Amino acid sequence: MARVRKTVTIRDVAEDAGVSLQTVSRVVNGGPNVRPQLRDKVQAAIDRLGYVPSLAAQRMSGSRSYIILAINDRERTLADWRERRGTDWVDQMLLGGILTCSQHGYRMMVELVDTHSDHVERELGAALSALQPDGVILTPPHSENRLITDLLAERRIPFARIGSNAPGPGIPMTMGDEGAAHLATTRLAELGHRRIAMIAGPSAYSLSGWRIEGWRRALAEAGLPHEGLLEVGDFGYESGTRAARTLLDRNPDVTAIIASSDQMALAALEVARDRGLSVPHDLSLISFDNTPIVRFSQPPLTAIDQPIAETVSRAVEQLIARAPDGDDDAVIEVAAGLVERSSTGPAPATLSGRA
Amino acid sequence: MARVRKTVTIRDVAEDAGVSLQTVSRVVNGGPNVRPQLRDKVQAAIDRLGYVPSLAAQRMSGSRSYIILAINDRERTLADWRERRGTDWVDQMLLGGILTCSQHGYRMMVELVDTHSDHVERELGAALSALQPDGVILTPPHSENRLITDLLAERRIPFARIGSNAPGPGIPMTMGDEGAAHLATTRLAELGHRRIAMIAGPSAYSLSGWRIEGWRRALAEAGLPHEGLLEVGDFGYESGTRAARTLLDRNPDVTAIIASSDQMALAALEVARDRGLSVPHDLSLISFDNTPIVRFSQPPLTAIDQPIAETVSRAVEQLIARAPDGDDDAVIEVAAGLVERSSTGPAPATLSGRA
DNA sequence: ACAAGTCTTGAGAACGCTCTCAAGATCGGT
DNA sequence: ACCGATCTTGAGAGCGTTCTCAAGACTTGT
Repeated sequence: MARVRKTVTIRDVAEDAGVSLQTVSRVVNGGPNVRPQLRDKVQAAIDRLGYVPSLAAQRMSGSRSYIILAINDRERTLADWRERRGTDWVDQMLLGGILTCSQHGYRMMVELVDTHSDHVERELGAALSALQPDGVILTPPHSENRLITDLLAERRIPFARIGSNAPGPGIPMTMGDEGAAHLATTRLAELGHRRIAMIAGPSAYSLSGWRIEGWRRALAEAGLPHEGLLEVGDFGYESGTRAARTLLDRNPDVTAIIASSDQMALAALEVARDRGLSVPHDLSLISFDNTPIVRFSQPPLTAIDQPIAETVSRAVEQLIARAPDGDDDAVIEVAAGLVERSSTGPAPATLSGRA
Repeated sequence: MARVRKTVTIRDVAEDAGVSLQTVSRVVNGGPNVRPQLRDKVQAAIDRLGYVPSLAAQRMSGSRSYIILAINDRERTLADWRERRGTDWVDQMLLGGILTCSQHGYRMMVELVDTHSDHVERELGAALSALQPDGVILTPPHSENRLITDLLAERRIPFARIGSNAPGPGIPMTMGDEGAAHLATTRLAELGHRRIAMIAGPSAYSLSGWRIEGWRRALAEAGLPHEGLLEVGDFGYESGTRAARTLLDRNPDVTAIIASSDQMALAALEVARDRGLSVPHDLSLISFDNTPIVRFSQPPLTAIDQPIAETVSRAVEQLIARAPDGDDDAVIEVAAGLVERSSTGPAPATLSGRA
């Protein structure tokens, strides 16, 4: 079974099967109106020769590029890499993206783009021109960057905005941040906690706002206060340390904290340990993200599992199905789940008198 | 600054600058023999119009595809994803790959391929035909899969074999596994440990063998025995648990273990905890990989840091520079480092009498 | 100032595919 | 059986780039 050196083209197949190029093309692309008998004959030739259409040529001839481009924040991704924090977003995006793309004969590419830079347009524009992707997936904080969404809309490239439900062009896809925060808060309230604090993410990420909203709503429903129980971090470990300290300094009666990232939650865990607070005996902790690191801490953390892979997968499907000018109305939501581990427990009885 | 709807082509630039297509092409590709004055004029037109050459068209016209394909093991990657273990390989590959590729105007794509499947050739062949990459990066265990390396060699596609120094086609690149294991073992010997065990990886990965060799060499140099101190796992947590138990059951005098993955090391940590052994007081632990999870365990693990990103980066550079029939002789090695945390310490004094 | 080079520029084909359009084959209704 | 409609197939152009090759402009040495 010697293999050809030269690439097998559609022409070789046509010749082998004794039909025209066009017919082969129809068979390859599952086009209509080909007699079954002929279709089989052509398919046999394709299999025999091991023909696979060239992506570049397909793109050239004005059809699709079969490429979905995923845009991630360069600054954050690089920082995560540099400090060997692990990039759960990229990881999960790839999981959902690659698998779903390959099911449809598409490919996924990852591009790092600076949101804050003033040449976003040039940078992203160059990538779009070079790749001419059939769809683009925007991750936070790009999802609500007007410069980016406008550029994409103008070029008529279908795109999904992950972690955004704001109006505007593109398909908005949320991961139920409001609901997830509500879920976590309610769970803590059920466990008897009365003073439930939150360490939120930066306001540049609109998901930060929703998480705060979900937390407040749950507190209100349980008749609990939220005043003074909110601190803001930047998702990083150090900011988590600062926020946890401030929170516990100001509110010694806090018995539960929800942190908007795993890193910040682990930082809070460390702060608690320093102060002789036992988790979950004295303090319950819930984090957002559920990256691999929270499974091996002492204790392992209860966490909100963000369905990134599932969301990206849905996004890919939407993009592949959608015509450039499809209706971009419906917000698509994939709900997050709560993974209970050992960092949550009943509110300490001793504190009920203290509070 | 209204943007064109239609794609800017080389023709538009040529027209704008009043030159031929060929001249624009030369300017874009930094070709020789263009008068500086003309070059500037064309460049100005390119900037003004925001022209970026289409990857697809470039590929079509017989030049390079500007794509480097990274091949990862599907089975392992999917398992890591499914169990939310984090895929450090993919992560680090992307770090080194994307950055270095973009510096040279290239793109990186990740493809998952089953090593064990009998249709590897068809699967990989299809990807190669569709993408026509300028280079391929093979990660373990593909790096030494004859089916794959032969296919690549036959198609004359330059490729790098990461984690392999076996002879054969392709550029072999090792991450100094022998040296790293030697380093870790020697360090433990210096700390006074006399019974240093190893939990190795599966033999399908040739790096497993080198690590064992490095460990044996260091032991021999220190005049220490290795008999009965070797267990084999599959890199996963459960296999680590089994291996650690067997090891400690058979050799109660073992005071140090080197595990060939972070997961297996964390499993050993758990086994030690179950048996009332304090780490590092009673047992020292060193793991391979240094993924993010080992920083938050109790105690954080001392680990060998595998320079995956750096290695892939070097590989990309080699591939871009190399002609299809370059000399594939020299093995390129990027040395690993030891990151000391709190899972290693002096050998317990009490045991010196016991051993 | 002239021949023999070297530089600079352009014209046209080629890459592999899909699109549009037209021609021939087949079908259904009367 | 006949006519119009529908199916099936093929021919040829075009996508945006780079390649090859040739022509013109400029050097240089004598």
